[in-house]
Amino acid sequence: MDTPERNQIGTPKAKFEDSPVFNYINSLSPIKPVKSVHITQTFSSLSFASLPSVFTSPHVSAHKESRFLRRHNTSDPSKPESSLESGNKVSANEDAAQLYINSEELREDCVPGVSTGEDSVEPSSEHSKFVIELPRNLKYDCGSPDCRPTTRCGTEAHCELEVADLSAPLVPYVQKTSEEGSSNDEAHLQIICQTLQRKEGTGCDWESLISDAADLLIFDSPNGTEAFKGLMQNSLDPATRFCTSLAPQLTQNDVNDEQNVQVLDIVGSGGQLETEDPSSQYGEASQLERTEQMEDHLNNCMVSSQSEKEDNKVETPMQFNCKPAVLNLQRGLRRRCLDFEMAGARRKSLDNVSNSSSNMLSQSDEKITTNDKQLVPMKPGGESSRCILPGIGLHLNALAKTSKDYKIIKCESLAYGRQLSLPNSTADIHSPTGGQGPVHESFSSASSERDMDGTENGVQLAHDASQEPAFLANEEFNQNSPKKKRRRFEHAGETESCKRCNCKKSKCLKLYCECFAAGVYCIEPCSCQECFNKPIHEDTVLATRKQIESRNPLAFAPKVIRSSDSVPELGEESSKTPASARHKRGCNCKKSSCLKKYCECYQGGVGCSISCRCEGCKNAFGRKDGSFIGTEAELDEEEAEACEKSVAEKHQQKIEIQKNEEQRLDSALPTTPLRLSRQMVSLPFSSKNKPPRSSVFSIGGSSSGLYTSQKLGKPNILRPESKFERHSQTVPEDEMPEILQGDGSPSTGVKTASPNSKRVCPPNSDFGPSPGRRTGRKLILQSIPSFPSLTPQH
DNA sequence: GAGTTTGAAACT
DNA sequence: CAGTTTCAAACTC
Repeated sequence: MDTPERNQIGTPKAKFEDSPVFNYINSLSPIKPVKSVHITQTFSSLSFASLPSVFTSPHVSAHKESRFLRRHNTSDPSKPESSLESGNKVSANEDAAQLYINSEELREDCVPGVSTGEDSVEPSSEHSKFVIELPRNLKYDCGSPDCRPTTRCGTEAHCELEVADLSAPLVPYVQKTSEEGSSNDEAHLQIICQTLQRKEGTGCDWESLISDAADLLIFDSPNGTEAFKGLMQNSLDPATRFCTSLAPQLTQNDVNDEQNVQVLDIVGSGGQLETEDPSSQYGEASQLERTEQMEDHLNNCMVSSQSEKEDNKVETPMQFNCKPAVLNLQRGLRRRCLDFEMAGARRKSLDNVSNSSSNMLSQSDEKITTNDKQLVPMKPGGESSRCILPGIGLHLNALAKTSKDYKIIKCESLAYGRQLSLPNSTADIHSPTGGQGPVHESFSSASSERDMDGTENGVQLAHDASQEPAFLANEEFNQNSPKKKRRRFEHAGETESCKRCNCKKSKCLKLYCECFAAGVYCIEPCSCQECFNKPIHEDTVLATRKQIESRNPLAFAPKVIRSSDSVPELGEESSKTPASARHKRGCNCKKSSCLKKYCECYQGGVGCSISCRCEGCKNAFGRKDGSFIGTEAELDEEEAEACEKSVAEKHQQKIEIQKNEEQRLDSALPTTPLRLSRQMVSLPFSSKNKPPRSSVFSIGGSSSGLYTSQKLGKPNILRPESKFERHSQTVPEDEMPEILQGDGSPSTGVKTASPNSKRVCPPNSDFGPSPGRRTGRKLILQSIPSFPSLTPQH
């Protein structure tokens, strides 16, 4: 009745905060309510662009993406079924990065241990340099069954339920604020929404949690690690666990942690505080009491929603054991995704600081930054960290080229290192030219990283998968002959990921040089002669770059652009289909029939488009005719060529299969098929293939917009040989998104230019998704926000 | 590993 | 803008 609790029960979270109960909770603790989360989420759903900006914190962004992904996934009926399968499917998908993310999310949902919360949590932990210094032990530990408490794991049914819940909310999610659910369905929706909100809240909380975790890590206090684990475990259950994890952590950190306090509040809002959590141990008695009180109130309020989750929660350690390996893998994926996102978020955070629409956001950003800073000191090696982090943007570019495989990521990681050092970064950033979009992003990222160490950490984390590969790559690099190395990489399936050149006359100062074109310095593996593309010749490199850019602003932009924005999710196919991604300028093949890597379109894993001037196009990813078949004549041709296509497809499939097999061999984890990565183009990682994405990757230009975004999605699973790597890595390509990617080129993708002339796509269009374009659905495209530099760089 | 082919990049 | 040359990757043997 009068009790605030009752009021809360009926009210949605938004009201929740305002509700007396919420106030009461607040009164209990000095904690400040974290409203931003909800807001941000809603915004995110509404508009992608805002989201990224909003969530300055990488964590948040990650959550967002995950959420989005989920939504998408949820849309897919099949998703709920099996996380693993979803992962595989993902690989098949065009947007590797996004898919990856999605798959991860799905997995998380499905997998007992995995929870969105975890994602957020993990990333956080990672951020804390954790990844870097502490290596994977911690992570792995987390992955270890012991560490993870999986309430759910046990039953798939639970997983499904969660998935369904998650998925359901997706649609309503946006509306939820307005709708509170009058009818049964609505009620159900409300519940879902609540759960989502919780999750979201958790996401927000996660940031704080993350920060806390980071703190813990930094402090090196054993408790911290445990707490972290607890968080991880808690995270398993998205919403519910989240709360539990938070509580304990909070207790530990209580000391100053406003963030923690906030978290508690959020948790309280979430309604679930689980004393059961192992993490609770950490909590102090006083805090426990507090939490209990909170729980009571919350429970009252949240009863409906909780009931479901509680069941899940009920579980306990036993569940932890469930599928630890899977969890680990998922983590790896998450990490990458998160990392990419984080990177993007960081960037955004920087941008946001100035632009942040909402105070909340700005605050969050600030927090994040602070966290990052904290992390900074933690960094082990300046360069190592840098390399990884900065790389994203550049990689995106690279990704645009070929996202072939995870290994690409490795290469990219290396490249990142290079990039970091590149002086250009600053120049590029400043450069107004849009063409650089991708470059800018990459550079911006690098700059941001530099500015914010924390960000770098996060990036690195994101690239964990890549890192691992990087290690491998390092080993490989030791080898002398570049060709051999290259071949190795190729064998690995990545082929292009690592940029290695063999320039003899260009001095590595022309676009002929892959390293230079990718915006990275040449390194040992390169067999170039008279190379000027080295830090020593920074000035020269920068000057040359500027010169080239002056000639063609898009010279360093990803060659492959994803159309994610335009078509995006609306047309699942669009994103999936190669058609979604296009080569920036199109190819001019005459003898290769666009069936060999001579063709940049094919190399980038994208189909030929109108812009292509190729002859006898048989591009397996989509023929010039096919993609734009507008005319009947063309249709006829298509039919005639159908046979050819089938052949091409078969060829492609073979390639993919081979790659997949390789990946499998390398890593037990399911890998995304090359195809996907290629299609994705994203940024994320490597070159062109990368899935769009996000990635990373999609980043930048091409990739940026994509689902993967570029992130990116990163490359498929890299397959690092080490077990650890495997677990962590299953990263998707994204490349990354692509990283950045490609990342992912924005769907708009190809802005066509006259076929004859080079097209100049405004960077903005490519990379930075314009808010206007993005529709609610676009929200799905997480990657976009993260990677796309948005050209704010200036 | 050497040589050839190919098409982008650069140049005119 | 078109044509030519240069270049280095991709490919073949």
